[in-house]
Amino acid sequence: MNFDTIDIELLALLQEDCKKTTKEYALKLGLSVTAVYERIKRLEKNGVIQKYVALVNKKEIEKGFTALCHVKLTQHTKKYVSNFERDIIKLTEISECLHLSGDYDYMLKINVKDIEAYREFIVSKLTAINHIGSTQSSFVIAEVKHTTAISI
Amino acid sequence: MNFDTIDIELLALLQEDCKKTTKEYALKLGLSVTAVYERIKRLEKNGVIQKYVALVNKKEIEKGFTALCHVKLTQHTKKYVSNFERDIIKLTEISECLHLSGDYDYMLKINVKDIEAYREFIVSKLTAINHIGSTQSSFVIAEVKHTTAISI
DNA sequence: CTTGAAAGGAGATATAA
DNA sequence: TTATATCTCCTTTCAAG
Repeated sequence: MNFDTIDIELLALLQEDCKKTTKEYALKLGLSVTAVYERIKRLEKNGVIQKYVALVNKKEIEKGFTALCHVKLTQHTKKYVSNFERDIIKLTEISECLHLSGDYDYMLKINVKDIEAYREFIVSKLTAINHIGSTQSSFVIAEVKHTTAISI
Repeated sequence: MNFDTIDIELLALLQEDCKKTTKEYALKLGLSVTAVYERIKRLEKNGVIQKYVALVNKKEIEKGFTALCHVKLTQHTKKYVSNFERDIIKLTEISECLHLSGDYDYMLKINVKDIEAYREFIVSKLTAINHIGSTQSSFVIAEVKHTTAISI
């Protein structure tokens, strides 16, 4: 799909706040309501906009402690890899699992209440998964920048 | 703020799709429209819900290549740290910058078109920032799991 | 692309139970 | 606390320029 500068501006607005009225977007973009409406529908239809979600403040729901955990597998056969990935997806504490190039196989992002909860997670949930060779954790001291918006 | 099980269900629904009508949430939760409406407003007012955003498909906007980059600073004086963070925030390719415990000072997540664009970013933008001691990049081979929803 | 119109629906508040 | 009613505004579609 091709984007003109208005599409790009519109995507930036929607990534910042998707609950404004079409009228408000139209005003900011200098277009009519209908035009903006059609553009949004087009972006949705083409899969450029995947979904609309509420973002929740982690601290308010007692998930203010974030850790990154690098994981190496013992083997890299297809079976081991897919079993590991299947199990990881089920763990609700994990918001992100990236398969990486380089020294480590996977990087997990884990959201829990505090460091005790993290220890409990590692001991009773993560290391219960088969074929994990080693893990190495880092703790997030500060989120300097964290945005779901991707600028074109 | 305290949550009952309905709040928790509601937050899960809103984190999955925030564009449904209050009526639909009410139906799923077995409550009246007014009750759900009041709960949502309460969650917003208390800062539990931070914002509502559109999530964009990275591949569709030519930002399908994701890299993680560990950064060490040469020094850790307050001035160096805050200058570094100020500069990082300005770079639109960076969607995330975490200050970490452990071997590395920072982890950056970078979204660009492809590996050539990544090289260009590193050479001309990232290393242009002062007081960076070393960087080490890993490339994302697959996003096994990636969710903005945090389950309570 | 724009404007205007029209139907139906949802948001928001007030009121009753 | 819930449910109901009401009014206003928004969404969505259409037609015509």
